[in-house]
Amino acid sequence: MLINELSKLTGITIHTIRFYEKSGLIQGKRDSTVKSNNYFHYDEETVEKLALIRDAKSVGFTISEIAQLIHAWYTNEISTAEKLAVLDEKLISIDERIKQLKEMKKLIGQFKKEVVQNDC
Amino acid sequence: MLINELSKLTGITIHTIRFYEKSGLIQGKRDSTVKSNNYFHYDEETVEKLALIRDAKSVGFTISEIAQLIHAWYTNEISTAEKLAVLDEKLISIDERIKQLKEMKKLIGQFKKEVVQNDC
DNA sequence: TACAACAGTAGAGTATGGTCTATACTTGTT
DNA sequence: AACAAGTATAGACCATACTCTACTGTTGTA
Repeated sequence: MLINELSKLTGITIHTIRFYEKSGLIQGKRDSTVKSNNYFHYDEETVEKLALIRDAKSVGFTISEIAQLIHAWYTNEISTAEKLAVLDEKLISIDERIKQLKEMKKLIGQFKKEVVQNDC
Repeated sequence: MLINELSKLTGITIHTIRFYEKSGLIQGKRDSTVKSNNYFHYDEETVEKLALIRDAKSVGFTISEIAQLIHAWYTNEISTAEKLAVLDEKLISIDERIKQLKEMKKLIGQFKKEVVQNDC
């Protein structure tokens, strides 16, 4: 599919898709049999990657962290052990974030109590 | 205390403290009895606020969200009901983030399985 | 009194993650 | 053929959150 279809399918704007392509998160393929244009073609894997990018962004991963994740998932340039190391690292950082969020919840809960008490 | 001491106590650079001051997160007080300078003086409450800022930033809150939180906590300009509304809103967004992080954990767990299977 | 260390303000510069504009070429429909 | 719609590239622009520089004035110690 071309970029317009990819954009409509994922809800991510063409501009942002191109930005992700420049950042190395996704790669369209050019059809070498077509000489009249140099349009990029995208496959289902790219759709998956964009979904992953959205999810990972929503939990606070940076573009370069997401690049690592995609690299660990979709390429065969690194060994299984290295892939697992990257994934485990991300799992640890997620647990850390969850821990911090729970602490923040506790803190805000205390604020709430104080606010109510000061009102009496 | 002056800004240098505040910086050393909190580990936040003087530049960043001034940035937070400009952003309205903290406010030093000027000593009107001193005419020769216009140095800002900071109290323990500011130390607390900076700790809150660091915690809130680490869980992904933006400066303006943190400003809301501080406003809800330290001022008497808004009613108790309004304060509680702000705090509850933050609690909801924290729960949402925890949920997304847990989904991300599940996803990465699946990746790990796939990586191991493809290795066999 | 000299002078280093510290305070303030204004504004420039940086990194991240987009978002948009200009320009030019290609494709598809009438 | 005309022309709207789609595509590519380069680069400008924006918001957020700092980070640093330049410059000026104050304080404290030798």
